[in-house]
Amino acid sequence: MRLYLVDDHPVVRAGLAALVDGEADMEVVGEADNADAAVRGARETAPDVVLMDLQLGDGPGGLEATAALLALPDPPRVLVLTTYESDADVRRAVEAGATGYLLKACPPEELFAAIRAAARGESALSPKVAARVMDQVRSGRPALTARESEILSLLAEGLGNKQIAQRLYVTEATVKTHLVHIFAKLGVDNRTAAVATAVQQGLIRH
Amino acid sequence: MRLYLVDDHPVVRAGLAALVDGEADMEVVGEADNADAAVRGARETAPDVVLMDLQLGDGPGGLEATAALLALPDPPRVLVLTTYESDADVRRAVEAGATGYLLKACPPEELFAAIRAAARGESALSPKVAARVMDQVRSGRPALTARESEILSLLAEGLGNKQIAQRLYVTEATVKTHLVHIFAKLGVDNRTAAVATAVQQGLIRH
DNA sequence: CCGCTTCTCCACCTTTCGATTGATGCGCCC
DNA sequence: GGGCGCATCAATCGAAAGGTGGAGAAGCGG
Repeated sequence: MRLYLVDDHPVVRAGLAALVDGEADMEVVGEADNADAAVRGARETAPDVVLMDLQLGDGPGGLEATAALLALPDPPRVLVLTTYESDADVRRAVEAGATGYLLKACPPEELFAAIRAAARGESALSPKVAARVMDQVRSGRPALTARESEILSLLAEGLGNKQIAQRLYVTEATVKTHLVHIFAKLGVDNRTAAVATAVQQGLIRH
Repeated sequence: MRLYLVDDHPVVRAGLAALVDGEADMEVVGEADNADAAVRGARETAPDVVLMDLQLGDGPGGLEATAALLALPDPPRVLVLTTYESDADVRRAVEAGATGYLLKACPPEELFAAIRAAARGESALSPKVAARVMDQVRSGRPALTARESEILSLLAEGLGNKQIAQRLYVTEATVKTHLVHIFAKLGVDNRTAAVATAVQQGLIRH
């Protein structure tokens, strides 16, 4: 099973390589610390599975890299391996075509199992991640609409209602209505709390 | 040079061990994935340097572990090795007695150099971290006072002025005064923006 | 086709926030 | 002991923010 590592931390790449080294059926055929090098390297080495970090320092991130990899002829499986269990990240990763989503904190056995599953094309989620996703679904908190997310982002930049309205070419009254809905969905009653829980739940970029 | 690794990510521990393995003058004498085990292990193995992650999953974090280690008889040097360059984290780590502060993203040579420096008792900062600290100092943005930080935390929970006042047993007028100061120091002009930049700059726990 | 839901939009009214100005007490340091 | 920074409180006033109610357009299933 041919693996390709993409992570901007040398330490993590070394760790993955060292762990994989102990598994008879796995082999690291290359590594990269950025998106561009990853795509080039994967095209040349034709790995079965790419272990992809989402945070790649400068330039395009892991999501873009994932999308680019899957656009290759005979694309590899991409297993996202990252530090945080942000809901938004998971969703985006899945949308980008990732086969699985693992946390770096997971024990090695789990990692190996996920790699083997990914190689077979099966999707693999960290138990913690899976639990989180289930939680979110079960909690009955409806997902934010596109417009609401948009407004939440601007909110998280500290903009006022008037400024948000201008950015979106709508009236301030409209923004307020959206805010009321956002508050209800997040279970809060003011904009500051909304930003707080949004950050906490990984609903927004920061 | 005897090293002890403290990190809740097996991958990172394996990576550090693998990297250190290539250096003739270094040797990993133990690892731990939590604060308690770290203190016990360090007492038994008497390492020269402890590589300490700040995020340790459940229980006490790396700061507490650092403080505990330095309270031992004949304490090791503690080199904090973490993912993010949060201003608050750096300050707290230094206050806790850490000898150095490195980012996991740093290249191996830098890591080795920092370890050797730490073993000699010299302090070592990642260039990125150092630059950031300098930036903050140079920017002329005064640090928040204890009271202001306290209020900022409550602000970040989404509390209103009245609620903050009740929690702190002061008048709403007092809270407002503090808020004015906080806004000025953070360079913003409303509470939501304050929370946003606080999160961004790692001024608060979340 | 018609009701139903969802997203979008808007106006009115009350509460809260933020800016301003000013004042007091306390600890600290040269 | 006279500054100096910090924390505390107060009054006022305009500007935001939040609550409530309503309405039009689009999509969907019966």
